[in-house]
Amino acid sequence: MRRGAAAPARPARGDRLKQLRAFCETARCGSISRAAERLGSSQPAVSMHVRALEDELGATLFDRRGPRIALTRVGSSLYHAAVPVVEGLLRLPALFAEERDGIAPRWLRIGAGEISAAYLLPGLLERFQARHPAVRIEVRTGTGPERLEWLRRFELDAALGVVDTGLPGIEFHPLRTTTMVLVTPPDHPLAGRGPIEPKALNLLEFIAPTPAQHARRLQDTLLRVHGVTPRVRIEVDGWGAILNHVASGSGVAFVPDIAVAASERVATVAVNARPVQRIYGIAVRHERLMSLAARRFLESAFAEPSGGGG
Amino acid sequence: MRRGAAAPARPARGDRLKQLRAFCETARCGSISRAAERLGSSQPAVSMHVRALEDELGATLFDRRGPRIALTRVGSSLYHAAVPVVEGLLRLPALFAEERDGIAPRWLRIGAGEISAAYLLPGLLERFQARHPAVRIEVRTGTGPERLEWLRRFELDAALGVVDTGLPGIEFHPLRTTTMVLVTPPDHPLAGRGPIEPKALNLLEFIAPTPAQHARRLQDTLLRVHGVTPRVRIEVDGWGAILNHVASGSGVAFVPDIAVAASERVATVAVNARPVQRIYGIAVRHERLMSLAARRFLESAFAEPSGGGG
DNA sequence: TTATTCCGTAACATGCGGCTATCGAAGTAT
DNA sequence: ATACTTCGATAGCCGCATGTTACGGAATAA
Repeated sequence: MRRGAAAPARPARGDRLKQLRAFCETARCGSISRAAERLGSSQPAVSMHVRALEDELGATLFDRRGPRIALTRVGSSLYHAAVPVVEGLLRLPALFAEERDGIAPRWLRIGAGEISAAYLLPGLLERFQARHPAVRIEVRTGTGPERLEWLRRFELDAALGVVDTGLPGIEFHPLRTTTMVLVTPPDHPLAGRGPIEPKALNLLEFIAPTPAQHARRLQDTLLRVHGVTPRVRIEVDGWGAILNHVASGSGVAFVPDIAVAASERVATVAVNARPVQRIYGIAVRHERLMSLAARRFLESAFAEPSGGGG
Repeated sequence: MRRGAAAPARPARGDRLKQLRAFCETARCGSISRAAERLGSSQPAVSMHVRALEDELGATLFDRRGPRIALTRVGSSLYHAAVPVVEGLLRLPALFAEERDGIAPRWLRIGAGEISAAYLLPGLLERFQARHPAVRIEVRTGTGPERLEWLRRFELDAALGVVDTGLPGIEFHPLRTTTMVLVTPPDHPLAGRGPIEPKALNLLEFIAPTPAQHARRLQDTLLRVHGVTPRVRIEVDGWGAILNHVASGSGVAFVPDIAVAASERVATVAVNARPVQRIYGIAVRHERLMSLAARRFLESAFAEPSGGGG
């Protein structure tokens, strides 16, 4: 990806870790000399490191007027971005040792979508926490492709949702199947009626996810097979938002059954068509590249709930 | 002389970023030569970088027998720990530019405890997402002190919960007050009865958090003021677990009212004592060190729900 | 004004990092 | 079975980047 920066940005000179350490320490101390002292280095060295960063980024990081130098607004931005990275790099041997020696993982980083975060995750985490009370949990929400990318990049231990792409290096463990059901406002003429024919869908106004969503493309494809070209009145992402629109009478929608189970603000209507099913599950990396946390998470997800039968 | 397996010798030699890049690339390629090629470097350079890491960590990272070198189990551990850090460091200029130029933040990283994650967070995130649909959200759960430490270390934008310690550099914005209420099993003799005297609590068996929890220490202190020394039968962390134990008849407990609002599996009993209140809110860093995401999160949390009049 | 503090610049030294060349080992093909 | 190819480790050399000491200029405090 090309960078269209306005400032003269050099392509990374020297040891960025040392530069960033110098920068962060200076920001904390409010003084280059103090920072140099604390880093066990000389003052010009730190000065040059900070300068190197400023040259590289094409921005002034410190306001050097006054007795104590202070972060500029840009400097503050860099500080935000840099601190976790630098700390991570410095703590890496410790992290490594933990991951190597530890029988139990310390962190579980899960990616989830809206549905899986709301309806799948609570149960899964409850079971996981029961087995591993000390493990800290991090949940990151994003689209399906994003979650897979994060998984691939080792930013997640496991990704939840409809993520069964046959990508190499990724394993998918199905959890449950959901069916897309037609929901209408409670006072809709179709509400409570028996199965309707697909062609009847042509008469309805739909609320649907944006075309960027996989669910939307799936829905369009399936409806086209039945000769239905749905009229979409509102495009909005988020099943909760869609359900709200339906409940308020703006139209009908196809949503995963799991999302309407508890809701009584909408009515479901059966359709005489091949059911559209989506398989929710857990995606993890293969083999060696699967983290310890991911392994334990899978175990807890698929283990018998203790004392369970058959 | 062949080097041994365990020798955590040198405390970080040379440019760790380059070493780790070499290591990661080699792990991906399964070949030092390929990695060197892709890194625009020479084969011996990569070889020495990997070697430097192995010396530093005192462990063999690659199994060099065979046509393709493969990660050892220890190497795999390092890979897990290293990839996010290295990628983070390489992407840092981009992250920085985003944070600097962007009007809208890209990420919101929230720390939460059990209660705040379950009862406060959904509403807050709903409002936040309504204003900032494109922002990705990350939730990290941990104890109160942990969350504050993460906040201080820039690993979080904001921390939720009872985190009003007067720490310097941390701002607390109260959201709502909760009262600790006494809950009993539905069929308990006290269930549905009027206010009871504190001394009556001496007769009860309690379910309580472990002494490591702030809530437990608070509860003990407050009860002692009333001359009550509660008999704790079960110590378990997690309000959900506590409520389950109460519901199943194992004893009574003090829990935040917010946690029992929806539950009908337990009964609440009034106590003639000074109410024990806990203030839930949002903690963020001060001023400059407050991230853009945190600012927006605060705005959405405290703004009038649209159409509001001042 | 003087003294002190603090950051930037200059010049120098040194040691680390990278390259080329070469060797040894392992696998493969004839 | 032997020779060829591939790949990784080692050695030695060179260059430059990095850190040091020394010094200058600016700003503040007394």
